[in-house]
This record gives sequence, structure tokens and C-alpha cells, in this order.
Amino acid sequence: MAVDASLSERKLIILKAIIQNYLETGEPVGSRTLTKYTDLNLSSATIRNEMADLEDLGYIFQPHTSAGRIPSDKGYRLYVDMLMEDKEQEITERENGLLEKTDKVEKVLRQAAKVLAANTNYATMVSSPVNNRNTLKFIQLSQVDAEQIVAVIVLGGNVIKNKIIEVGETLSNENLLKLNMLLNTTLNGMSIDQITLGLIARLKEQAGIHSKVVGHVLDAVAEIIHVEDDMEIYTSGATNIFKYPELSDKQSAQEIISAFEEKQQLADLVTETLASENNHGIQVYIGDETPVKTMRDCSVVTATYELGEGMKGTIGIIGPKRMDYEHVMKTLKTLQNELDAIYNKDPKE
Amino acid sequence: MAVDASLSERKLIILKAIIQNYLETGEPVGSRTLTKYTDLNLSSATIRNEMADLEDLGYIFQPHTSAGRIPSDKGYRLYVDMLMEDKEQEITERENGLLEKTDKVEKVLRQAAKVLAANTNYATMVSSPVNNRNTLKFIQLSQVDAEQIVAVIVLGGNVIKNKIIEVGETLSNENLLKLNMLLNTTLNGMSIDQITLGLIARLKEQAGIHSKVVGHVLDAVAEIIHVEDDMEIYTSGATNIFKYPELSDKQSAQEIISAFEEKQQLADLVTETLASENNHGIQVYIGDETPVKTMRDCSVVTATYELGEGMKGTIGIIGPKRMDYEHVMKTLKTLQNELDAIYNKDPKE
DNA sequence: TATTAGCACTCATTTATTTCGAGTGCTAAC
DNA sequence: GTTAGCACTCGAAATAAATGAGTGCTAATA
Repeated sequence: MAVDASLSERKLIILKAIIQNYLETGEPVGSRTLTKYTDLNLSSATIRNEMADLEDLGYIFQPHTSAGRIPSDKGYRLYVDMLMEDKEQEITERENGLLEKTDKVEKVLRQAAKVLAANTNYATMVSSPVNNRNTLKFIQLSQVDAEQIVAVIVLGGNVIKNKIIEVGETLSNENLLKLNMLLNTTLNGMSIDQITLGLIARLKEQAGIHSKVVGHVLDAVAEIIHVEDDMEIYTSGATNIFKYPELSDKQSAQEIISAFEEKQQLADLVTETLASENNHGIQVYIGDETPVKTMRDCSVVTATYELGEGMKGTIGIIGPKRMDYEHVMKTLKTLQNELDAIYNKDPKE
Repeated sequence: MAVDASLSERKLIILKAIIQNYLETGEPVGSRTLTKYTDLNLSSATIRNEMADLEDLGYIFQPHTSAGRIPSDKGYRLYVDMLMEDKEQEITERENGLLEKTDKVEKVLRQAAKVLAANTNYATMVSSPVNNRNTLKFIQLSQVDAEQIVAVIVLGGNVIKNKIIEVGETLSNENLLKLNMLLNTTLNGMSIDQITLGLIARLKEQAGIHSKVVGHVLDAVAEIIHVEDDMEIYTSGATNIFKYPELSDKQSAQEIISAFEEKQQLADLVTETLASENNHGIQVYIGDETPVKTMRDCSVVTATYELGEGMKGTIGIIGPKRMDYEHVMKTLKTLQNELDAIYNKDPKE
């Protein structure tokens, strides 16, 4: 992604100035403003010429004749990729240690979303880690009463799954014990995508289990392990979008907020993010680039965090295209590190 | 709550007409409209006189001079209490059987919220049942690895709680067994508000347990049992409020939707509802009557459902004051019955 | 006494008209 | 290559006028 050859040094400076100014004010920026805003001592007329060029190249455009210029998606892209300078530190002290360690992953994530929203003034989301090639740590069946068995499964990262299995008849204590033994000895430590239905079937055979009930229970267990629908998504600050006029007309607001309530779309976003990880785990989707159609008028910035044995989750913020990318990326990185750290991973970078 | 003596039969008819018309159109209704809308053959002038009286009595008011009349909160109240006629049936067939039984309570409730929203075009919420005087059905501690124990507790209604307890040292198998025995024999079948910290303390003594670790574990168990914060609230259709101009200016929309995202306020609402149950479990809060300040410009209608052994939850809808109370109450009743029925309770009424 | 026709008046809403100014593109001079 | 200067565009804001639904009151009517 080399910089367009037709972009002189000066054009870059001007483009950068336009974008920065626009990020600050939210108003189209005109040539006059730029003469003051930049160091290069040029008249507005000269700037105008340059701006005309930049417009031809597609980096900026006018919302209407006789208005100043606004960055296009392409302009933002260039900015994020090349022009933006990291503004280090500054928030770090305030932010470190905001998350308190607790065994309830859920709580930490909820809090993370909140912190993120409070720090950025955008809408945020945090997905619970998805047990991709997660390992099974412990499994146990217990008889609750005559007709119910509760299955408890602990995965790496201390994710706990459970389900009540209805059995027609009482399982003998002995059988239950055998089952538990069998399950733990064979499955323990395996990654859950190794535990296929086929494996279970073979297991049944090898163990010489013929009882219908037992078979049924085993099938149920296999099912529980694989149920993926427990990717939770925590959101916060969805209503922050009301702070940005370009997103807060009824139409847009409705759509975006719906997406935050239904969560399906956010889940898609997470999936996408996890699939195409790169760039230190930080991804920036500008406008049309986003995988979620509803957010065509927004920018979406996401990061991936890890907690324990290959479990990955996503944190992300959604805001107007003229968002403060530097601050957002910085904050995201900080939080990402904190999440990684809270469950003892090496911080990135 | 006897009807105001100064309200003649005719005034009631007119008031009812005003409200019904306003519910339909959302526009202030004038005297002219009413001459057509009602049976009584009166001129607009006469109606105007009556309207003036109704306004003096506080049942209606004008948003501004030279506009028609709008029902006041007091007006709505009278309407809901006395004027409204039940429009039976109609939706019932469509709605019955919308919920499919599954062991995941969570799924049913999520779905309930959705169904409700789809059927009413208002914002809806469903709270997970709160284990009030719920009983403990089963409890079990299992050693996950050297330093972790997982505690699983099944309550009546098959609510499962669990938590990982970190112990500094390994607990002997024997001890664990003893503990499980102890817990199950003593606590099983007890209602959870009987299980006080004091009880646990006495239990420790009686059992002659002196090990620090075991004590620690027991305390943790007591804590888990009592943690109440797992009242989940599922919402749907929050963005429906955009359909009602009187609620969809930025200010209001922002507030209401925030309440739906944060959920704390909804939780308060649930608590309140559960506390003051009456009226077949259906409650109508009009405007200022609502316990949640954010919804002063809305009406809130809630119902209580029961599922299993005294567990109660709340379903509710939030909409503009000019909501279709009849339809809403009917739908709520239907869903309430379905929820009751799905876990085998007798339908109300 | 209750009802009604009639009329003057009010006021939100809509539409049209004007003014204002930020910003542009272009040309000609430096 | 840069700049001063100027005519032009067009959104936004302000102002004005037109519309019309609805009212309250008074005087006539049944």
C-alpha cells in the first residue's frame, strides 16, 4: 500500500491538516482555515489549488458546492495508515488497573465495555471469548433427582458449561461413576474440536456400553460441548451515537441501536474480526469497509484479546467516521493488554 | 376509586371518544371531529362546552390554545380503570404456541421479549425469574485441579449456579466427599433464605470442621447461594420508540434507550412490580406513576409470571402514554399464561 | 334551561422570500 | 509557482405571509 505517487509532500501535509481539523470540529474545512492551521506559509488561493487536486485524487470531497472539504473514506484510510502519529501515553495512567480481577469473566467483560465507552464517547462492544481450540479441563455428571442429571463441564479459562439432562429412568450410582471416570480419563485435556461425534461413538463401543440411557447421556454431553451459541456480547454506550449528528437522525440511530440490541450483527462482526487477524490485532474498518452493512456510515475499530489457552474475544468501538482514531486505537490497545494481562498473558508489543 | 360525581354519563362518553380517537390518531382531537365520532347528536358547540368542563376537571388539556384536546394522565387513568372495554380474542390463536418449550429458561425468555415486541410495536422487557423463596435441590463440589474447586448448585426450577472456588491447597478426596455429603444432607430442600450465614457457622461447628480451607469453601458456598445479581433482563424492540414522535426526540430517546441498555432501571422496575402485585398480576403505570423516573413520559404495563416453586419474573412493555392499553394488556395476559403453562402452572383467570 | 349557529380570535404549521456569509474557481498580475 | 481579486454558488438563518384547525363567547332558538 505505497503512497500514491502523485501526492507531493505538501499535499500530504494539507490532507493531514484537513482531516485533523475535521476530526476536531466536525465542520467542512475551507482553504482560509487551512492557511492558519498549517505551518507552510501559503495563501488560501494556493491551498485551494492543492485542494482541488486532492479532490480529483479522491481523498476529499465537498458536501456541496461552496462548502469546505470533508475527508472521503479513501482519505481516512490514508490518514489511518500513514499520516496519523501515535499520541502515546496520556490516558495510560488513568486507565491501567481499571479492571479488577474476578473469577467471573462475564463481569470483567461487562466492565471493559463500560470503561471503553466512558473513555471514548463511542459505542462499544466486548465479546466473550470463543472457545475455539479450547481444551476440556474437567467434566462431571451428577444425579440431581430420579430423572435429572446435571452435566458440568469446565473448559480452559474457567468457562463453565452446564445442562440438565432428562433421563427417563434412574441411572445406577455405579453406572454414573463409571461414566464420569470414562469421560474424564478419555476427554480430559483434549481440545474440544477433537471431541467429535465419531469419537463419542467409538468411545461408546470401546467401553462396551449398551444401555440406551447411557448412550443418550453421552450424546447429550457431546452436544453440550459443542454448543457454540454462548458467545455473549456486552455492549455499552450505544446511545453515544446521539452525540454525532451525522449518525443521529432517526433512520441511522434506529438501525445502529437495533444492531446493538439484537446483537446478531455484532456477532458477525466479531466472527469476521477473529477470522482476519493481523496488524497487532487492531483492525480499522472505515465506512464501507465494515463487514456489517448497518454500519456503513460509521467506522469500526476492533482488537482481539486472548485469555487462556487460545480463547479469543473481540473488543470494539463503533463511532462516526470522523472518530478520534489515535485515541481509540490507543485505548483499545491498553484495554487489550489489560485483558491479556489479567489472565496472565504477555502484553503485546 | 369511585367515578367523580360531577361526571355525567355524557361527559364519560365524550371523554372515552376523545381518548380512543387520540389513541388512534395521535393528534389532539377537536370538537368537530367528535360530532362525527360519537353517536350522540350534538353540535360542535355543545361538545365544546362539555370539553371545557372536562378540562376543568383535569381529564384532558390543550397542548396550546387553538388546538384540540389531549388526555391527561388522570384521563388515561380513568380510561384504563373504567372506560376501556376488553377486546377479547383476536390475537389469541396467532399467539398461543409461540413459545417452544426448552430446558434453557434463558432462551424462552429471550423469545418471549421478542414475541411481545413483535406483537405490540412497543419496547419490551422480560426478567428472569427471581429465586425468592426458592429451594435448594442439589449441591456439589468437585475438584477441578490442584487449586480449584467448582461448586454447582441446582435450585428449584432448574436454575443452575456455579462458581470456581480458588483454594490454596489441595483438598483431600475424603474431605471433599464429606463436605458434599454434609451439604446435601443438611441443605437439600431448604429454601435459600433459610440458609443464613449463621446456619453455615453452626453447621461448621456441629460437623466439627476445623480446617481453614474447608471453612473457606463453605463460606464461598453460602455466598454463591445468596448472590442475587443474576437477575437477567432481556429486552427487545427498544428502537420501537422511534415510531412515536412524542418519545423520539434525541433527549427522550437517549434516556429511554440508555435505560434499556444499562438495565439497572429496568431491574428496579421489576423489583417494584414484584413487590406490589395485585390486579391479576397486571399493572399499569401511566406517566408519572412509573417507579422509574426516566419513563415519566411513557406508560409501562407489567405482568408477573411464575415458573416453578415460587419463582417469579416480570414481563413488561414500555411505550407512549397513548398506547393501545387493551391490546397490550391482552397480549401480556396471553404471554403470562403461556409462560405459566410452559412450566406447568394453572393459567390464571 | 339546554342547545346551537355564528363569528372573532389564536396560534402552530407551512410556504415563500430575503439576507448573509463562508467558500469556491478562475483570471490576471507578480 | 504563487497570489490578489472578483464574480458566483448555495446552504443556513431570519423574516414574512398564508393557511387552517380549533377555540371561547354571545345571542338566538327550541
